[in-house]
Amino acid sequence: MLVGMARTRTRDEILAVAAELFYRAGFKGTSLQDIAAEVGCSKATLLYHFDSKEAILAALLAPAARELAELDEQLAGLQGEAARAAAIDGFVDLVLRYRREAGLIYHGSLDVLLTPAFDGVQPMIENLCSAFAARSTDPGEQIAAEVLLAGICSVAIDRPDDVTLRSALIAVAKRALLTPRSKD
Amino acid sequence: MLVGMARTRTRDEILAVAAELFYRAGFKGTSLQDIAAEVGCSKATLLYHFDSKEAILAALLAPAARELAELDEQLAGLQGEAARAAAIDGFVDLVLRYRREAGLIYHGSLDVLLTPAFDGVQPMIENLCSAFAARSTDPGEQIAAEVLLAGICSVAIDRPDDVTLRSALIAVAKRALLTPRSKD
DNA sequence: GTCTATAACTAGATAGAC
DNA sequence: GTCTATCTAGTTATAGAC
Repeated sequence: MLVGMARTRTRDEILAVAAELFYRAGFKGTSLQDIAAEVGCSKATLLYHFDSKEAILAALLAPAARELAELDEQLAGLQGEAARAAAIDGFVDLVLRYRREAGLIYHGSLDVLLTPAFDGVQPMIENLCSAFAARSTDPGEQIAAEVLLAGICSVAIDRPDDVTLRSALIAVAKRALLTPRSKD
Repeated sequence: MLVGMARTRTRDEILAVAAELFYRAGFKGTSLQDIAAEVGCSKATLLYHFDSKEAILAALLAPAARELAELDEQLAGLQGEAARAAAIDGFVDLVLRYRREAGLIYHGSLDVLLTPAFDGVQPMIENLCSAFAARSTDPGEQIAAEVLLAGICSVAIDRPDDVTLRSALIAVAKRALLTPRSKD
């Protein structure tokens, strides 16, 4: 088995190095030479494993995009506060599992969003935003949702402490979004 | 007067176009040719008005950095909740006045932060973060501060509605940060 | 103050040896 | 599967005419 699908260690290391460099310097700000130097191989080797520089980015983002799609599907059936609560928990988990990828989207330049691997990601983010806003059409709610969505993405990186970070992110999101209207 | 300091209209237009393109495509993702084409001049003209591409970025960010420094100084004398409240109001105002510049910092790649115009900006942001956290050393408070700081920057762009946006940003920040402990 | 032309360099990608 | 060498096109920046 695995014939024709064999994952070489080199290929995996290219992806790991590229993830780090794309995050730190941006996609356009990272050259194939930079990646090759860090991996310890030649540019030609990179292009043996991947069709192009963009293909490296696409392969890098694919798993995160796939899981985002799964979350999005789960949220599609939920309404109001149920959608919001599930979105917060699910998104924080997702971002903590794909920190560099999340950073690439929100911290990286917009060119990253134009890559083929990101076809259909923009609408998924909008759906997520809708869930964060508990399906409300109030501008204040929608702006709050965007602030939290972007803020969570930006902060999740360079913070090693997973347990504290996870609960703190969920806490601030719920404080900001779950307004105390239970007394109404 | 103004001899030797005359600001040409061309120079100003270069800055305006560069601000837009650097934000949309990133600093590394924007070439001098892109800027020249949009301005309607040659690359050489750009480099007559500015020493280098980096100098364009530096000139672009200077006013925002100067105002950030002013805000930072005002906050330096404040403690606790007073620092927090002043930081939220001041920062939202600042970001709304310098939308593209704020987007460049938080949405652009990290390389932007290494430009000479940004010497000393990182510590100012940390001070701002400290004020957002009401000088608390609690990790939860600090994480919340970072989330709001980054979220506000990310959201401020592409939203034309200033009045609604301003009050909504301040509202979500206060909801997330000013925890209802006034009853303690 | 703006231009054309070009220098000096780096980018992504290909060819072909091993 | 990895390499060196190379190609083409793009980059920043300079030189010098107007």
